[in-house]
Amino acid sequence: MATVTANGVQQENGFSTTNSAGRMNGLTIGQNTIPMKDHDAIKLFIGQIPRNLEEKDLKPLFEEFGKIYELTVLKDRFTGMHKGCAFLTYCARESALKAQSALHEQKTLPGMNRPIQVKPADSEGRGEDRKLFVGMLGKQQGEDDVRRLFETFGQIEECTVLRGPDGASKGCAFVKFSSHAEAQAAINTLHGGQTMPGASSSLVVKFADTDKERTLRRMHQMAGQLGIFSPMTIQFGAYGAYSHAMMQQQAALMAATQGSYLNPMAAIAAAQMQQMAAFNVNGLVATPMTPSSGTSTPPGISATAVPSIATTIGVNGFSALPPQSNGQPTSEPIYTNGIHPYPAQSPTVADPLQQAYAGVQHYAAAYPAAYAPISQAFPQQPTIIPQQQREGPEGCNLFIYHLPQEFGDAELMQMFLPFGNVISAKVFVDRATNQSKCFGFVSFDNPSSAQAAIQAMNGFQIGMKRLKVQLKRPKDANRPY
DNA sequence: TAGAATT
Repeated sequence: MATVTANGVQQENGFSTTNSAGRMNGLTIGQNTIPMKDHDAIKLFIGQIPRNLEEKDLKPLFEEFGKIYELTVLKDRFTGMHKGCAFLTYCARESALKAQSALHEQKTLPGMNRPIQVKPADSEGRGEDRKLFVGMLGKQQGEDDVRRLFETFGQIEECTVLRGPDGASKGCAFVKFSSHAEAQAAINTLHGGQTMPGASSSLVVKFADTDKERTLRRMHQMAGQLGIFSPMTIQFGAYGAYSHAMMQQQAALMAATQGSYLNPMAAIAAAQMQQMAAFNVNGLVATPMTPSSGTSTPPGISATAVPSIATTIGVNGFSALPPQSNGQPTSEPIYTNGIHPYPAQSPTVADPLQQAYAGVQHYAAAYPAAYAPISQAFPQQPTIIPQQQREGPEGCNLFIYHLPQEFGDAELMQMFLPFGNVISAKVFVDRATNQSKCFGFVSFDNPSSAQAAIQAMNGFQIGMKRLKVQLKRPKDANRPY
């Protein structure tokens, strides 16, 4: 990808430079100087940036330490929302080192309650194989105490005690050593050893979660908060990219819907549904999935289509997202990496989206009470009129068993819509009691939709039950003659 | 007992 650099010149990959500290960093062609960076330049991660500061606002702060090669504020790929952090590459390696020592944890930007972070980006160095999670600390133990405990094992690069909003310790910390061996040595000696005053069991010292584990942990947390047992976890666990995006959006959505709900859980739930609904209307989710859909290219979210998330009424009746303050693509070409806030959706992410959508739709449909909108901003879904059961062609008709008791035709229909054109969805009802028999039939207009639905939904857990989704037996299947 | 964020 081309990079828009400090002078706004499109620079294709392939330039080489022999720059070293002390030389002018730039390739001069006529009047233009194309910024060049040292071959050993360091990409810095900048954290704790107020969300109202854009590249142009941050530039002066960092320019003090040298010529900037590239500065990119991180934005949410779906909403364009400022993530509160950035990547910064100086032309000269030396500038990065200077900026790091002058700024890292040294000052706090307006509105933030933690100091700015300036350190090499994850992509620059080794992974997290030298970072420890320390649990079962005493609530009175601060960073200094933790440092003292660990300093004999090596050089500590970072030590942070986790605290709640009130500043009280959460009884755990992260300790980063300069090497994996040092971290391992600390584990060997300290884990399971002493029990800290006030702690319920002995000290826990282990390697911090990997990104994957962290995502999973967050999923579990979120699921717990929503009172969901496993559907979200199962569906989203494998799709970190999407779940991550969704969680990031929660904060914004919560803010956007502030005051509209009697309880925050409903707000989160409805916000998620809105996201899902929005994706649906943009044609992403309704794309028929085939067993090979992982490599197919569904209609992407285009740069122009996605902002309509903010203004489109969901097809399933959920109202539009409130307008977002920074929901528009940046028009600032300088000091960005040229990545549009709404990049075309890649096929690798689109497929998870489809499945994730199914999960949330499904869950929300299964537990309408939990997702019932409270404010007028989120009107009830329109009632789908019960329909006659219709058979699709052979291979297009599914038998679904272990449906939640409260599932009706409409919910069944909604659950399977993401996989294609549902021509019929019927839950069987006991005539005497008018209660669902917890099974039903769904028919698509083509077999690949049916297969996709089986693949995604068979075994899907709701509460204590797992859905059984299989092709409906042909009428004469168990008649030998 | 899992951060505030990592293209």
